[in-house]
Amino acid sequence: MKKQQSESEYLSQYDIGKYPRPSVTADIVAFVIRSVENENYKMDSVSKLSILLVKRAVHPFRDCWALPGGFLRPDETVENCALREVTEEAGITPVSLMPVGVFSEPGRDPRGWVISHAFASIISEESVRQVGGDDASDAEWFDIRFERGEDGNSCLSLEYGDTKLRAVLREEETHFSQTSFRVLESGGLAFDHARIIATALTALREGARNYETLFDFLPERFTLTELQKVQETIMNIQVLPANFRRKVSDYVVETDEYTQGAGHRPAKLYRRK
Amino acid sequence: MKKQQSESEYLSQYDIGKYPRPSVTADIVAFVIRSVENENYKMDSVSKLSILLVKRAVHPFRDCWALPGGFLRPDETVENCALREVTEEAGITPVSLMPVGVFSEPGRDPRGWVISHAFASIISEESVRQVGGDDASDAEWFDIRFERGEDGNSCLSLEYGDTKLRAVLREEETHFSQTSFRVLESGGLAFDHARIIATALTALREGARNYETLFDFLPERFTLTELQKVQETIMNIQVLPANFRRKVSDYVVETDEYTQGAGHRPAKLYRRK
DNA sequence: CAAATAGTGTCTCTAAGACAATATCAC
DNA sequence: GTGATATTGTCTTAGAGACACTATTTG
Repeated sequence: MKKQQSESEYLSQYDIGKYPRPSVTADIVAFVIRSVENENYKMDSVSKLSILLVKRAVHPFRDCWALPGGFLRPDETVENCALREVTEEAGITPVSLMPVGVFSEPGRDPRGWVISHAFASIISEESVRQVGGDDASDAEWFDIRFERGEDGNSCLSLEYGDTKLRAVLREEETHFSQTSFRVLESGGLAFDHARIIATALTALREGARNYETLFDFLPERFTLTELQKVQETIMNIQVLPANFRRKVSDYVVETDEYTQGAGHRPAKLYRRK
Repeated sequence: MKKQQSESEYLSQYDIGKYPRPSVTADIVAFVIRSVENENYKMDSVSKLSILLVKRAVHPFRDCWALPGGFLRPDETVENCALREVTEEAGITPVSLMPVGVFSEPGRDPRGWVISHAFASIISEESVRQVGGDDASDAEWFDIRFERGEDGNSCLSLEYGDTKLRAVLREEETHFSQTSFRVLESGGLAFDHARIIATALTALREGARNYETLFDFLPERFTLTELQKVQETIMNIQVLPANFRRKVSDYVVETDEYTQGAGHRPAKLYRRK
């Protein structure tokens, strides 16, 4: 009869390499809302939702655009890995991450067995402005649009200057209201990143309904109209200011500061509750 | 100057092993609702929420109870791996899986670098009954309770016969209404499985609010009272039947069948819409 | 004052919660 | 009939959406 091993004996002989292991990555969909200045000094600016994409310099998918991301290291969590990667690529450390999903389909990466952990991060416009022109990098902010077409497919449009990417996806209902997408045309995006972006934007929109994903787009103090415009930009809807103010009042605290010099009545500044 | 490689050349020389790789597992919190028969033939039975735990036969955490799970294989997704493992352990293939989270803290597994993908699965009582006494296995269904105490900590109680496990956790708020828990006492549960169970139950309860996670506990045809009792059991609340029926009516379709021989008025059977 | 945004008041309609009342079976 | 659950109706209240109206700034 075999002698019983102690735990330390067992662990010292344990070979964790006896099972095959995948490479593990974290990929980040970093969102920002940028305002486009208006010609009329009185009128408010228009806002656009953008995400960060990186042009791949190496195979596979060389010269395609991809999400920032990288391989997990042994001393970090997947969340830490995502933060590290977005800091390296964008020069900005986001305050928070939202898990989007795990993408582990065999064959999703031509290099081999790679499973990706996708996160959405929200970055305020002011922090992007501070970093400004990191021209050495080939990371760029793409305006993003995502709409369901009349044929039941959804179209994901990404635009930066003259570069236009256009992916087509099919929404597939899964259990538990997790919306999942299948890529029909990836439109110049690397790997399954069109699918990841669509999933991340869906999660962002879901979180915008209850105001959760709005505040990180703005500085600490903001006006209610700014907050409303964030929600409208993300969800691609219009709401009446009076109703928005009433509903959001539970989530904000007013300060005693006001905006200045806007050409119209000053607005009270609020903080998140 | 170095010659440009073609993609196939690049991939053939690519060594995916140059970065360290973790072991990857899927762990499953399999929920079932079991009814305890009543002495009075007229009165409805009481229901209890249970999860499947496996007694570990090997180090580490030998003789502790753990979630069913296992290592990811190269030809499957993490969802497939979870389905395969729960089928092996419980003899039941659940109809659906709900992603709960990724647990990748360094040091969470004494054997080495292991990151776990946790899923919740919902199993109907009838399919458990069909499998019945798989006595050879050391997998058992534990009644589960999870309540916030007066000191702000939450107590997770698991009970099977005379075996009682009792873990204490602290709820830590994170961004985006993702509730996260820290384990204060793991109460005989292996690894960080107390944390995973608490997270899974929180997700199950959240899904029970909008009826998403209710139907899989029941057979295809069910009464509205049965459905109501599922919600009450999961969320640990009481609701008025009239209001429950009104709200849930959007999610169900009535059939032309009725219950029989219950000692009181028969109930119409419904299907999920 | 004109233009533009900031902010308030209120009307209507819907949905949720509470609760009363009726229906129907097995015994 | 009795005891249990099934099912319907309605009262009240809270909240969402629509919209009219007032307030305040810069040029």
